[in-house]
Amino acid sequence: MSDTATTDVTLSGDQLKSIIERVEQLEEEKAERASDIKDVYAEAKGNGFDVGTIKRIIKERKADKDRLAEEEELLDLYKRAIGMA
Amino acid sequence: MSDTATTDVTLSGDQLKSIIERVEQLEEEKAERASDIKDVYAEAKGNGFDVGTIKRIIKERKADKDRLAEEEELLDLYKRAIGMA
Amino acid sequence: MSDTATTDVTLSGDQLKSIIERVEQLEEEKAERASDIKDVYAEAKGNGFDVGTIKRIIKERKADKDRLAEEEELLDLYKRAIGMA
Amino acid sequence: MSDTATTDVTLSGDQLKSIIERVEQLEEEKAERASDIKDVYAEAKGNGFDVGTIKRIIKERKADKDRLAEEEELLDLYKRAIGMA
DNA sequence: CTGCCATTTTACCGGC
DNA sequence: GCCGGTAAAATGGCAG
Repeated sequence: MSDTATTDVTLSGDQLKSIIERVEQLEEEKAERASDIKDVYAEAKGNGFDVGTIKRIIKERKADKDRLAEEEELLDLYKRAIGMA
Repeated sequence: MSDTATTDVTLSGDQLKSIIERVEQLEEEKAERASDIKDVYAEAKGNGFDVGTIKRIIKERKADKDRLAEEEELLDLYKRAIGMA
Repeated sequence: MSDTATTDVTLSGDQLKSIIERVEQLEEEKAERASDIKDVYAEAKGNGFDVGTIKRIIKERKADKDRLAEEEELLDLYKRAIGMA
Repeated sequence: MSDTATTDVTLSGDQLKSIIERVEQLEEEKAERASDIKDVYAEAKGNGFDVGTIKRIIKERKADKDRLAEEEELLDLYKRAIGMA
């Protein structure tokens, strides 16, 4: 029993380590992207653009994209419902 | 006057388009990472780990790392201040 | 000298106490208003209103009309520049 | 159909107007308090106080108060749990 | 005007 | 699956 328990713990430790490292790696990459975005905005500002306005545009474009995706999904649902898959 | 304005807008338009596309690309990559992180946590949970605890560990590790980085920075500052650059 | 110092400290202490109490009182009142606002929104939601939309309306109303018009104009300009008309 | 729709919209319009006006009124009062706080700090600064330090004190006092309230709440919970209501 | 801090908004996670 | 609260991120305002 103690063997099994020890083995389990060891395996779990490896798994846990893997989980933590993968998450940390991904968070780092995520943070890099956030930093890059900041840089782009800084450059935009340096070129005389109004960053607030650009952010509003991007937000609107995202909303449009989301809305379209949603409509596509609904369309697919309808198609499948009438055997148009 | 209208010529100048039009030209400005066109040039700005290219730049603006570039800015927007770069940001959108980066935000997409950022969102992918966030999604991947979610997946890792879901897998961890599926393997019987407590996600809340893992998050706490990662947060602490990050805090430690940040603190160390801060101390390093301060040390460098002091070194430079006394010509130990 | 110690008398003078002591007196000064005492006076400052009274002043300081007054400052702190006034700020704390004001912050409490401020927090009450924030809480009341939350309540109104909760009621609105309970009556089927979309809180996000109401917030957008209030934000627009709050914005200085001239400045809002200016921003709209700039937004349109940017949109036209990238063909998002 | 159009009658019903119109009536619904009218009623909702009244409700919506009420919601918006109440929120706007509360936000105005909230902003007044914020402004008053700024004034107190300005006065404090004019009297030679260090505003940053005062803010730290107030923040700590608030943290203490919150902690105590939390403990009180927990105590009440325990009391109720054993019929000491 | 830049960095910092408060507020607001948004995303996440557990409960029903 | 929605809804409530909670934690992270984005935004805005302010002092220095």
